[in-house]
Amino acid sequence: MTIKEVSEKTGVSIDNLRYYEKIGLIPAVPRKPSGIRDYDEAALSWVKFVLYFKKGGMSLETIRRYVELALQGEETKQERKSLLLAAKADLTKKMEEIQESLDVINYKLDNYDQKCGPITAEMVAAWKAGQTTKGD
Amino acid sequence: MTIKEVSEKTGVSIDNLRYYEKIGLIPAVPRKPSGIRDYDEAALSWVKFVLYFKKGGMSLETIRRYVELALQGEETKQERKSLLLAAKADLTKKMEEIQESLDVINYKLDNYDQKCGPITAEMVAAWKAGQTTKGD
DNA sequence: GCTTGACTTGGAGTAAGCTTCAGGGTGTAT
DNA sequence: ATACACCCTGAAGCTTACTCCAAGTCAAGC
Repeated sequence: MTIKEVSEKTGVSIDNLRYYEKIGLIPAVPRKPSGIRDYDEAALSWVKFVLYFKKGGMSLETIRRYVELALQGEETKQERKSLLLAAKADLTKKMEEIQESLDVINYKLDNYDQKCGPITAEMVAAWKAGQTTKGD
Repeated sequence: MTIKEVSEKTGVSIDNLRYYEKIGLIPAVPRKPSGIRDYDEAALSWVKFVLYFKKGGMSLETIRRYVELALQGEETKQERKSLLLAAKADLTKKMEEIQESLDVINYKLDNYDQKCGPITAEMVAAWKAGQTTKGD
């Protein structure tokens, strides 16, 4: 499988696939004798696998570390587990923050539909008062 | 209120508060005649308000645009509304992606607890096969 | 054999979002 | 009045995650 095909299947740009391999985010991809990358199913799986973590907003460095540990085998099991637990806590917190953002957005949208966005109006008024005070 | 107090109340660094003001993420803060920032409640509110959006992962540019529109008053209501709708769609998608990440993490954690992480073992084996193929 | 197009590398460039620094002014306490 | 903590600005520097480029290699068709 060429790098182009993998790019099309995963939605990751060719340059990015090479970049990810270079920084160790995905393990070394098999090559033809000429040096051209020839992805097999395992290499493709790694790309897809990494994308799950990346989409969640995990840093490339954290994913890279996880892949590194996974390649080292069974003795790193414990370390990988605590890495996953940390990532889980991280993502859970992120979910809560996004939910809060959504709550604020929904509240404001409700107000736009019904009245004229009371919070914003208040805040703008208060800010203008502040501005005026500054100008004086 | 000094910038230091606002920094402590919001958890945003002093440098970052100045940076946010500079790029228009928060409206101009009132100043003492000497030029030193003197935050009032409105200015503090803006910081807190912006943080809700930022924590959700909205780009600073989008927030800046929203603040800019809010300061322009009622006639920008419609534009603000569509901006919020876009943001909502964005955050909803992000929630789904994080949930997928969490699902993968939870699945792997279950495996660590019960067996020895079958997916990883398989993937590593497959990768090693690929590596060997490459070496030959 | 030669063209064409996809592949290779290393390295430079870019954008977002900070963070630090130089060089200076402010304000309160002793 | 002098020390000392805090504030100011503009500009440079840093990190992350790409993205692009130059110069060259490889493979398939004519």
